[in-house]
Amino acid sequence: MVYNNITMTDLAAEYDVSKYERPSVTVDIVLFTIRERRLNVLLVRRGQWPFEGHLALPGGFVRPAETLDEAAGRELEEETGVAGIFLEQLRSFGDPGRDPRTWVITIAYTALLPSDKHVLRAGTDAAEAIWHAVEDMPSELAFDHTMILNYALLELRRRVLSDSSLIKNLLPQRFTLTRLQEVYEILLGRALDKRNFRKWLQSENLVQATTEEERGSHRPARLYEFVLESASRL
Amino acid sequence: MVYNNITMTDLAAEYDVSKYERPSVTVDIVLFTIRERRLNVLLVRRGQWPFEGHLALPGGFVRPAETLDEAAGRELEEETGVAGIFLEQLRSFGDPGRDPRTWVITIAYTALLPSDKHVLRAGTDAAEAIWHAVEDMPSELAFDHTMILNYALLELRRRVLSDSSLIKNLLPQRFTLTRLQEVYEILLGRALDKRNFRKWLQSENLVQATTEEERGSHRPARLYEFVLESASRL
DNA sequence: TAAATAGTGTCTATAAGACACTATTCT
DNA sequence: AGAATAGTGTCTTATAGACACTATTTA
Repeated sequence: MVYNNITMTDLAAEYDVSKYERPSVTVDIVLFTIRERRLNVLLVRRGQWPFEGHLALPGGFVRPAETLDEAAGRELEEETGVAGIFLEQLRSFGDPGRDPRTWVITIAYTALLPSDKHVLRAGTDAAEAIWHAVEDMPSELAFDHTMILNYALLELRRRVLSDSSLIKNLLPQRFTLTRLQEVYEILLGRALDKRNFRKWLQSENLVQATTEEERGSHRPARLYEFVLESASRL
Repeated sequence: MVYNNITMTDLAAEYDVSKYERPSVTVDIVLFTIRERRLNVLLVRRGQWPFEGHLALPGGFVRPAETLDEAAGRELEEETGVAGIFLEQLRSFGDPGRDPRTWVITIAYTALLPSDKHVLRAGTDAAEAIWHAVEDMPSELAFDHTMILNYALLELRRRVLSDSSLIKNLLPQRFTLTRLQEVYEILLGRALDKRNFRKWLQSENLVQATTEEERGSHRPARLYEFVLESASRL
């Protein structure tokens, strides 16, 4: 953007914007996926102060010429090598003192990774990126990331309930109905009745059968895929 | 992508947070109230460049030692003289170029003012603060405030639907059921059936009758108040 | 033929919507 | 007595939940 090259400081002085102290602004990403029938979140182990050795949510600084969404997408790709997945702003967190280094306001994002795309590329800055089940989370995440994660979990459940099409971002392109139900059960934290679930699915017009089926040591299950739809949301 | 030249590893090496450019961070407040049976929003007329003479959402810079919620509350009080009303974070907006002066990320808040507290104090920095019906909004608000307002409207309707107790923040302490229904109708943008509405209200356990009634040139209406409750939300 | 999972329907309870008249107060 | 608003109940439809057996494949 043009103002970046020259004029920023001058204008800032002239219009008094610069008399206010500026915070650093980061994006932090709560990336969820399903692994081994459990909801997992991506964490990185910090290599330096502060919170050295602690687990933290992946994230990084927002740069002047990008949108917030772009910043989140870029950080996510740097950490995981995955691009183009579902990514949505969650909330900002800016309590003073949340980062001992300096004044840092973070904008948290939620992302969902389909369960067949677990490949994690070694991040450029993340010493170690690991999936962690949300059930037995370490009590001490870095910064205020435990709070952010808890907020993300509540929001995830709320959003999945109010928009049934969200779930598609956690599943591979083709899947069995039993697998789909399983993902719902994991997110909602309770068992669902198979017949009621399938009856409800029909009324949602969310998935359609393919001709393919999945075979195992039992009766084969039909594979379904999501209907590519024009609209959902209220 | 220019920014790929700068890597996070540089930062990691020196803990040097300050070497990254910092944005200015503001809070902007979408303050709704009901006036003359219409949903109104508070706007201020800008007295200087940029967007001089345009209407804008009230707001201001976040200070280092305050939380984001505090910043929003403080700005709101500076503009309106009203403190302690319902205030909730909405979303962050940070597209590059949204403020022609410099890089400014804003965190938008939604606030609700009860319809008996319309007193607006002349703000310290707001040249002119005015209520404006959301129906016939001027097309050209300053910055990206039209987008923020539209987002706030969608969210307001969504939140009112999913949490019936929110409505209490738009009504005085005591009110008639007809008045309460009116507010719902304004927010939802459609007429409601009186008998169905009252039946639904009963099941919500949201309001309770007082012994007081309101008199006019017609049969008096009983006044109700909100039940002070322990919990709502999903 | 046993093990394993897929797939399928009815009945009941609750919630939401359509719909119209009587009651009370003031002027 | 007329104007104005308050207040009240039934029937219908849609949605959600409880509940158990048969079907098909592999080993």
